[in-house]
Amino acid sequence: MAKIQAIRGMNDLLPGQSSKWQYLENIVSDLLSKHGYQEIRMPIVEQTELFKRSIGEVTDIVEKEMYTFEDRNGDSLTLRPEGTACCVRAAEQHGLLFNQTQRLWYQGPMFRHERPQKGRYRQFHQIGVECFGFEGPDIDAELIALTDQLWKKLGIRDSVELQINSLGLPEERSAFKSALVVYLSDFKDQLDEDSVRRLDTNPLRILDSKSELTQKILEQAPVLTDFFGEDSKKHFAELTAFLDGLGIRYVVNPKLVRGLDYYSNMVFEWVTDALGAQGTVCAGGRYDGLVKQLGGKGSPGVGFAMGVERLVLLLEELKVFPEELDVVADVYIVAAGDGTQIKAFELAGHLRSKGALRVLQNMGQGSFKSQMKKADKSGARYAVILGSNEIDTDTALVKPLKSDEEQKSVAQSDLIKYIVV
RNA sequence: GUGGGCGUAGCUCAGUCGGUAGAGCUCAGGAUUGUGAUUCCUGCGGUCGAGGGUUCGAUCCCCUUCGCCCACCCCA
Repeated sequence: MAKIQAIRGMNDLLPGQSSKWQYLENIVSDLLSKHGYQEIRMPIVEQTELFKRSIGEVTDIVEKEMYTFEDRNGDSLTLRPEGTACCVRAAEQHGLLFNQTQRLWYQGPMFRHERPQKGRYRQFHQIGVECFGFEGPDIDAELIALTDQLWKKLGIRDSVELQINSLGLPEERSAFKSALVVYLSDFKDQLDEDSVRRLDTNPLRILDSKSELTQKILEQAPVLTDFFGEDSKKHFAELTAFLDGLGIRYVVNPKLVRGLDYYSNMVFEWVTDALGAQGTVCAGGRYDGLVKQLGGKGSPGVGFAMGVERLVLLLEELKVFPEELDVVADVYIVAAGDGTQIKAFELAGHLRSKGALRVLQNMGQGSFKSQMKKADKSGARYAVILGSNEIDTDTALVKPLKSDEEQKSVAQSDLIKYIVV
């Protein structure tokens, strides 16, 4: 009988890994709360229509990557491929966007049916941040500055690069799109295969093409910024002024095009070359039209999402995780001899509640030697040893496991004082 | 969806020019009485991914299939 395995591209997170995730998540949530952002939690499943209307009908995500299925009543449901649309839906549904501002964040699994590879999975996890009701570029700057801070706290700032671009307003962009298609259609027989396909599906992505010939043809192509109105130009100029003023280095990448339809004006990406093909570790942008598009009264929005798997991969690659992450206990209690276990339970409880220590208590008895081995392997700094001698005298032996200090007999009542220093 | 690489003990891998397999780590026990991480000894542990074919005989050769990994595409 074949063993049942996890679904391809959907990974279990084992103990050695979960501690790393928690480390990252704690730093992120702490930073966000210091900026006054509030957590929001949405369902994992939404009506399929939500994603069709937000991400765009002809994007790869909607066309071939969604986990879509029929509910028992015939409704078409989809496992969320991204969080922004869900967040907008939830905020709008509960009136959070009516004449007010919001700074929100969320965290959780997303699903896309792609071929798995390094840094790309079918169930992956994002930490997303979305702001509503702010029109100006100052909030864009706040978001970018926040991520900049995060990289510094994690110790990876030197390994990521900020790229920014402006896509203009939807109408400006679609005017450019038409002009681009007209221009490129004359070279149709010279373009690479993917670009020809994109001519129909997603012309902006052609700017991204890896084909040299295509890039050469693009040199004479219309330029997006020429289609911008005053407001778009101003917004982007003010944003770069903020970044300059804050001393945040960036590269303006005119080829930077995000894959989702709803972006307008500013888009940005944090990229690294340390992860192979999947170098984008955090990305986002402004989506002023999305709320209205999904049926709301309308509210400007900006946000970004980080890929948790990719970040953890990067932190591992750069070896910036603290070493002691896998140490699960401060103290290991060794109890040898008849009648010592009850005392061990009591002492363990005492050390946990009054000493705020992480305490592992030996289970299953075993020889003194094997208990000491387990104490060592736990990574605990101290072994607290209880034998019949100690029980008789209300003491315990405290043996340091991480240093050469002598072990010491300590009164049970003085244990915390002795260990917590 | 398209390429390429790989599947041998729980983990990391070696190996057999075809005669049903080995090391290190892990785990358990021991090197005298209640002391770990070093060292030494012993032990536990494998339908050699699955199915079929060739052969006296296949883990090794051939075919199929499944799984994993990397890349394209796309994206966090």
